[in-house]
Amino acid sequence: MTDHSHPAGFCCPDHSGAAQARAILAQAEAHAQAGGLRLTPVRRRTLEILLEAHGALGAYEVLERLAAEGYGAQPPVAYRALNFLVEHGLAHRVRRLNAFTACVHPTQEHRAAFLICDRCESVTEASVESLTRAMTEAAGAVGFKLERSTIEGVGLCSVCAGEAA
Amino acid sequence: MTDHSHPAGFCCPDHSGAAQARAILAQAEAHAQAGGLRLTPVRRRTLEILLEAHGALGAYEVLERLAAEGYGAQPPVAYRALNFLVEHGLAHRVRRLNAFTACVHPTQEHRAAFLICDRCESVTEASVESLTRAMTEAAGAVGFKLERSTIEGVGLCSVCAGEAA
DNA sequence: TATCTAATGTTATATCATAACAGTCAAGAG
DNA sequence: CTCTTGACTGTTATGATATAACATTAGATA
Repeated sequence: MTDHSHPAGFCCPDHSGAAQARAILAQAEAHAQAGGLRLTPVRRRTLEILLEAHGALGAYEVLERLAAEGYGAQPPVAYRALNFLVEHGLAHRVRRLNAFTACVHPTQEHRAAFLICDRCESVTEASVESLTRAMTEAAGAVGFKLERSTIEGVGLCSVCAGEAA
Repeated sequence: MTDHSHPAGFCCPDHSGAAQARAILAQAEAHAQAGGLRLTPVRRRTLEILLEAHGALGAYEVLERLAAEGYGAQPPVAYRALNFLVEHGLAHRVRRLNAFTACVHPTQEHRAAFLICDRCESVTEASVESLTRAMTEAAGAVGFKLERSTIEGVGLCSVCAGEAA
């Protein structure tokens, strides 16, 4: 699953490129430092692995890579690191894919939405303050106190839409 | 999991009451008839089971009930019926809970959003045409052709919010 | 009736996730 | 400096969710 190679090359512009990845990692580190978080080797490496991937990775895919590099080889190793990253806003969980992806702007508080390509499985993070605001209001109207939300869209990314046409 | 009893009684007004359930089932049947769908005994009973439940049910919970009534006792029996209902708009899948819930207005084409209570696990279906329209537009702006979307909010339902206060 | 297709059922297995506990290590208290 | 403490990492084991593949049955129809 989640091979994610794509005939046309990058389909996930935000994550692509080692330079981008380094920049995001640096931001994440600064963010951790500032917040007193311990970005330990496994956690840091897990974040790097997510950044190196185009698209989202399943926990067991992350685990495979960690294990190959001498970290623990059992599921909790990956899940703990991933959950840590998600809790602290350095990564996101993509529920529809049972997968995880690095956050592209880890310093800002934000709610994320994802656009998932049905064809190449690319995952694009979109910022959707206005959507979540609207949702918070709509929920409030029926007395529901919204705390978190999952917004995931499925369809065709620009590359695949072009090819399909 | 998903005990869903609630100290204050109903927390999922749309599904509550046998009369409501019957009405929705009737709508679903009419919808199936009109669309040439085969609402077979397992499928029909699966829908009833979802309607009888307050909140969402996991596939294995549905399976348990089906098996107890003489239907097949293996996972595919439940998954097939549930997937059929979801595909034809008679039920929805709630990803965050790995669960399914009957659609409360099966006749209309619609995109649904769910408000999931963290405390009592109630699931309320909300209609969110404006949200999905906004999302379709936002996606379109980056060249993404949106086909389906999952919108799920987590927080406190009105009953639980009141109690927590 | 013979045939075809959709639906149901079964076995087996894949995939995703966590509980529970043991060992490790760094930072602060004495 | 050493001991305690708490957070982190690691392991074993198991639970929970989901599907592939194939056999069987039931309805429609030629």
